[in-house]
Amino acid sequence: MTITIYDVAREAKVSMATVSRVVNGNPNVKPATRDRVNEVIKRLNYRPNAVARGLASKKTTTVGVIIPDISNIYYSELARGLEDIAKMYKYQTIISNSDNDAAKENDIFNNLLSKQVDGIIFLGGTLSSETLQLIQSTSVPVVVSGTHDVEETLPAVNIDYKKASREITERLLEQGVKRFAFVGGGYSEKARLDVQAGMEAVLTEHQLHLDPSAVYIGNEQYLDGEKAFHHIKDTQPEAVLCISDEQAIGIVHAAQDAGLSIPDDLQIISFNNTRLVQMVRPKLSSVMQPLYDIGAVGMRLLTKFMNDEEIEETNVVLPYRIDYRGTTK
Amino acid sequence: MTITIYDVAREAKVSMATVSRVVNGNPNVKPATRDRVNEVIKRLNYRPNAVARGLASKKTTTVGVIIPDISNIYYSELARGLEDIAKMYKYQTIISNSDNDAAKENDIFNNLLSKQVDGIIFLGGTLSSETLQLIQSTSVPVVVSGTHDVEETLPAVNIDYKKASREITERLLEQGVKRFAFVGGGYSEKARLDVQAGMEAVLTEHQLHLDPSAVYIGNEQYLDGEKAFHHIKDTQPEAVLCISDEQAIGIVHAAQDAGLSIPDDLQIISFNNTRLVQMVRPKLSSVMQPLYDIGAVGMRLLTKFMNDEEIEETNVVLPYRIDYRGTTK
DNA sequence: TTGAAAGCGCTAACAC
DNA sequence: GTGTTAGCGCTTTCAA
Repeated sequence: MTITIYDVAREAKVSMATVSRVVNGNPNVKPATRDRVNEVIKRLNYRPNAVARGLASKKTTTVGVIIPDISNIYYSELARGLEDIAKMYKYQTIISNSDNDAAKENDIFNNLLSKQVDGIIFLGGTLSSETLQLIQSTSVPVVVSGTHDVEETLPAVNIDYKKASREITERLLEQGVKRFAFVGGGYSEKARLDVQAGMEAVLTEHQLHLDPSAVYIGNEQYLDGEKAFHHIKDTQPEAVLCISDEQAIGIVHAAQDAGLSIPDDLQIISFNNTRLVQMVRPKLSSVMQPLYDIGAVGMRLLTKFMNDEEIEETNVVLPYRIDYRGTTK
Repeated sequence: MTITIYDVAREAKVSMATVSRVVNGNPNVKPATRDRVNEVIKRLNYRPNAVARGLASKKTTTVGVIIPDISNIYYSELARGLEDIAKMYKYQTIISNSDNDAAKENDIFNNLLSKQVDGIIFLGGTLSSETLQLIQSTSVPVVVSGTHDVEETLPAVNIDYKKASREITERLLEQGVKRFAFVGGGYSEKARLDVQAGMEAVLTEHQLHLDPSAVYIGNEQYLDGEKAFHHIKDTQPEAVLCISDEQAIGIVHAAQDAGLSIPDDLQIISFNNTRLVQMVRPKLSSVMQPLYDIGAVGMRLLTKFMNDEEIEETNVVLPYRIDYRGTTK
């Protein structure tokens, strides 16, 4: 019932091989026969079976995507960039949510390998040593976007969080800020560590330090931002660096509800650069990282691995910009 | 190098058929041989090739997802619900962005069919007659979540937008509102038509009507909300119904910037129920539709089709709730 | 309870 | 340029 390459061959009075050639754009086919085959393909409404092709050719033109949570606006933006490039290179993407759970991640990896994906792109989470070992034991290329594996051994694309954090801290210091706070947590552990490290390094250089009570690690959500504010407020911070935009907005509102004026009493800056930054008043100052591009460049890097192209740099660092908007002076 | 079912069979001194049986949990295997095979599987680190299995069994345990834009928070929430249920039923999801473009949709459908997906779930967009025809010509089940096809012939899960719209309009009328505005646009045409129809029906019943200049159709974004406000403001609306949360927030801010007080001078209510509603001040009044569930129930419905389960209702209408928060009186 | 054997629909040598 | 022929790794009758 479903029509196969064999039906087309018979109808066009050629061999399967020839049909395969025209379907795959192989130039070694006489134009006349090519036309004839194409005519039959159209008439019979022939659609090549990608599964059979995958089995025979050992290529599935499918890549796996492991994402902590697609409903998180930060990750869905990465996913969008990545999918656009995948489509451009004729790949389909199988997307799975890991919830930052090592066991789930490992399951997903196994499923993806069993599906014979041509490559895998990892958007953040734990990347346990078990999973890492699994990766090492296969020949399927893996690229990491927007995060790092702990040992920084996998190809990755990122921005330089530490540098951004240093830059911000220095500017704040110049303005006379003395008491800092830091709010992190959620999926992006790499970002959290780098941002905090960058800030602490600069503070140390200025004979200052970060009060441990001014550090809050929670999740990435709005309501958690409100919690964060109440956690840090007793240290009377003058400025808070916050990874997540949602959390930062929660802090803004909690601070305002507590009678503080933003940015006069408290300055806030976030790092995730989602569309949310412009949707609060005052508008949120933030590090503008190129989310879409981080996903897109990651996928492009992966295509290079999959097609054995030459690769100049496996650790891509993308530029960022810092936008000082309404929540900073 | 890659180890196959044949290697396991040889090593366990059984036939491929028996290995296949234990891998697939077929009960007709003597426990002793089952254990022996399992031991070899573990020792050899055998991972079944899903592509080969798909070719032989004509089932891929893969479903296709067509989504307008995964970076849109409304759709990514649907996608999350859907993926969770898919995983629960052991399906993988191939996700593709259509950008609401009929040609892209058609391409995606064809790619999905060529990959031999077991089912397809459609989250919104155009669903052109060409694509619809394609669907009709295959036996692959298709379910629509969060929207409808124009002819309402496909299985779908939704909320009753028209009813919600009527309810809101009636309440606003009771409060004495006379001048209404409507802002829609973007991907969810079905919602737009229903909401507008519901409002206009109630207005007509009350010998009122919607000023055509008080209707703005744009896209779903924040900045477009600001545009929307300036488009409708001359009609001096007292209340605006707006599909998209982002757009609604844009209207709130534009109105405030124009010196209006929300909700005293202008009431605003939106329909998409993303997490954004709580991130503005005043908080956005909105229709709470169960986004996650709309995706999840859609996928559950699809699994029923794929497994030939009995289906009571192919047109599922989920409940909603209306939360009157700060942007309405 | 187990095995033999025939495909599933295609690609990729290799021959002509 | 084109055809023949092995597989790819698995499921699934059908026998035994």
